[in-house]
Amino acid sequence: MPFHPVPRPRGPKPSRIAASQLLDAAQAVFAQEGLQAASLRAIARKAGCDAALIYYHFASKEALFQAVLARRFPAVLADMHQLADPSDTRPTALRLWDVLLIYHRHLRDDPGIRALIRGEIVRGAEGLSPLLADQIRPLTASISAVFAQGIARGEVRPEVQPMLATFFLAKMQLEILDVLPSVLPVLMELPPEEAVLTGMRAWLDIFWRGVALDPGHPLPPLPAPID
Amino acid sequence: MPFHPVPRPRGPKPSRIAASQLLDAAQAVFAQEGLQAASLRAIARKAGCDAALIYYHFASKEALFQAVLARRFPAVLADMHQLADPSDTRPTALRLWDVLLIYHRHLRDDPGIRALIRGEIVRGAEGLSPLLADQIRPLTASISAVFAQGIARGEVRPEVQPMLATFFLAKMQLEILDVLPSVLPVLMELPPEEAVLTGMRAWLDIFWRGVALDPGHPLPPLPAPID
DNA sequence: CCCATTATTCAACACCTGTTGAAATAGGAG
DNA sequence: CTCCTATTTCAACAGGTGTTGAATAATGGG
Repeated sequence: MPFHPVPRPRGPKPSRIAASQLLDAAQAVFAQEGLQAASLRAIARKAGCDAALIYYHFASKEALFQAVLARRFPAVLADMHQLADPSDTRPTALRLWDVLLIYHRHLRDDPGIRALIRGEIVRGAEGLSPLLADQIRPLTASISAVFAQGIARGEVRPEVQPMLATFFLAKMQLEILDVLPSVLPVLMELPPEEAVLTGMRAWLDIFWRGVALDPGHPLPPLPAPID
Repeated sequence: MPFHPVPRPRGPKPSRIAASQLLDAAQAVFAQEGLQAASLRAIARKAGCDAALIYYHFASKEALFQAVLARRFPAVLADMHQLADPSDTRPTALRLWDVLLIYHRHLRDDPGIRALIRGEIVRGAEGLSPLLADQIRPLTASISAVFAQGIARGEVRPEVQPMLATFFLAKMQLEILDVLPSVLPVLMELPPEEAVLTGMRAWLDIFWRGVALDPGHPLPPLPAPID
């Protein structure tokens, strides 16, 4: 080492990195790796900056994760809240299909947020739970409302407990989004593109017969997702 | 690397810490923490030895994990295989309830093996998959056979695809075992002890109506688990 | 033009991880 | 008793993690 290690410029690079760009990178890495496996250095690499910069914008890795979710959750929540509007008089089966479609639209490409909703996070990092539980609660409350309305309208069996039915419907949709793309093409001969939709249709077919007051009544046609 | 199981022909001594004790400790820690989060030092601490000793009996952390599973899986497999015996003429609904009971009996207290069956591991550590996939396949094959027999006996709707039905039934049971003990007592007012059983009954109630050829026919009484 | 603020980086800390090679310990064989 | 070999530990490595404090460059206001 005959040369003095010349320190590279420390100041801001010509291209400034906004907090939103950090959130983009963080979202991508969190989505792929999950909360625990994602490293701040990987996020920084993707954003094109040093890991320390994250601490200028966010208090901690956890705070960064919360910020990512705070950006995503409202859209899901809004869709689900609108779906639960009691003035929606479409058949309950169709509204439950919409529940699956909303999950599909917002969570299809984001394992990180799926893991969160699934509740893994609540187990792993207790610090996260209170704030995030408050974000998840309205989501399940909306779905639960659809079941309650279905019972009131005489379409759903009154013995069905909305809370448990919500749990079953939503949890399975998360599993479908998570593993069916890789599992179904092996089990049956299906292109991975159709695996999720095929699974969703089969699931609602079974689930709706399970909760409907009149299971003989056929399912209405289920529209494909639009996006 | 040397791992001679039981035959120590004229071995030097009964070792203070046998491989089985390491497996016990590893099983406990893996069960609580999962494969990735469990550390070899934690396992060694529980076994009362140094982490390096693990490498005398097992080639790697992964090999240790595989050894733990190789000890557990056969029992589950045997129960499920016996259940799928075509000479079992009990009502299909009751046999499906037995599927849930088998999962309950063997996996209730072991999140680690649940995570494995769920397929997380296959995603995370590719090295594990081939050997373990071969252990999981007969499990799902047995359940699938029960559905196929149910269709042949005119108890299950012929449109039901045994593979997908197996996926739905088993995946949900894993979710029930995983999260209902902590979630259900909050949602409804239930002691955590009854949460799992309540969830299982509600699940089979919905699921069986969903797949049964005659959904009006009531479920047979579902016996509580014995152990 | 200077100066304070903001944005960014560097280097390091303290800790944890799976893994390994060498050294110590023991118990039985000769 | 001595030696041999199976067991067990110690210490360290190389790499990873989240996090922090100080240093630095660019920017915009006075």
